Amino acid sequence: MARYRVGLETRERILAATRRLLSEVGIEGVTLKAITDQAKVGAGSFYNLFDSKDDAVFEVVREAVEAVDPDPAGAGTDSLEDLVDAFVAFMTGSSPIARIYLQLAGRGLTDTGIAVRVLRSHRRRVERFTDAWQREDPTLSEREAQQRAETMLAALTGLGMTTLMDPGFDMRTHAMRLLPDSALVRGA
Amino acid sequence: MARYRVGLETRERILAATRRLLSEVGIEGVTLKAITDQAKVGAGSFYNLFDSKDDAVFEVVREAVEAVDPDPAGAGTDSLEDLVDAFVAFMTGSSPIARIYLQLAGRGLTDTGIAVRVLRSHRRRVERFTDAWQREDPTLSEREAQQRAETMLAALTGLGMTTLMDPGFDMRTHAMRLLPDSALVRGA
DNA sequence: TACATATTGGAGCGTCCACTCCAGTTTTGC
DNA sequence: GCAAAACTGGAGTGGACGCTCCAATATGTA
Repeated sequence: MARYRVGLETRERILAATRRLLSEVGIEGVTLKAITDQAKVGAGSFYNLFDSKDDAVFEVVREAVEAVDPDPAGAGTDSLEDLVDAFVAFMTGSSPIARIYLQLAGRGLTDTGIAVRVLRSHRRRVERFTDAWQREDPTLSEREAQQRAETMLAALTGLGMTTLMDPGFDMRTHAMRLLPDSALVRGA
Repeated sequence: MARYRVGLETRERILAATRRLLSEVGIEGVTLKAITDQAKVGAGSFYNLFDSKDDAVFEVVREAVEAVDPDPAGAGTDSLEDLVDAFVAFMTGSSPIARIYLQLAGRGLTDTGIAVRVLRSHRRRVERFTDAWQREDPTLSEREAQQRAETMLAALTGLGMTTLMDPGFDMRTHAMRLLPDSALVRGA
């Protein structure tokens, strides 16, 4: 889309504005007008660079979600605890993008296009957790490790929802109970 | 609101229409016009009986969610397995209201009014699960049982989201792993 | 420099939607 | 049977919002 330098810069300004709005007023507050006002750009410029409003929103959320990974390089050195810790930090941290992420997932329940994107990032995460499980306990079968990873992530997601709705909820304690040391997600 | 017989009947027609629409076209498809058309009622009649569109939607979802309970009387005879089973059935069953429920929860992440309603029903459910845990293992402290209940529900919610987005996902198997026989949610 | 192409702002279009208003009708209690 | 109050339909209001269109301008290339 953007081919000239100015275009690329405008694109960045738009993404920054979207990011800021998502954080400050939530997903409902992100209207096209809000974005273009914040970015000091006309609607025409916006559509010269993005196909739709959601395009910009997805881009911002995708970046934020990827940043959750404590080991983006995927070097395979992060422990289960690291992963859980990073997830908890994401949910309880100051960035309100966590809310947005779960809300998008909620929308994915009826919008197939969104579901595909959410599932894709979910699967990536399951892989990371599966690897960590096997590193923790090399005797685990691939299948078993994957089931534990899936269950663990599900629990983390559910705990995340509760903590986002109920600020008094102690997510970290509950989440730590999921670690193998606590014998919580160990299989049959 | 409704004081006369006709009013109560109209109210029921409106709720039935809303229920049907939620099932057939999802939460986005439920517009006031859709409801009033389906119920064969004027907008004025609607607002004579409900304060807002969301009022009717909440009422329908609340009824559906309460119906999940295998033992509505709360006689305290349902086992953990019964509860988990009922939850899985709700999520994987034919009623699309499960989607709506999770979507509303998603909205609750930014809408305080919704969060309050969602948390209220969440807490009720945690109580039921806590009781069941204590029935299963009477040596459990209240606190421990409650933590296990919270974790279990979180995992079920997360698994529910995955299964709603990915029809190929085997929720039942994963959910059953959470039962004490499978040593999954047992504490430290 | 000259030209093709990218970029720009923003007025305005089309649509959708929750909700109000109200005059007329029906129901109910007495 | 009568009055008060509830109920009714639906036209109309006000506003939000995503996106298009386009003339004017800036940018990069040869």
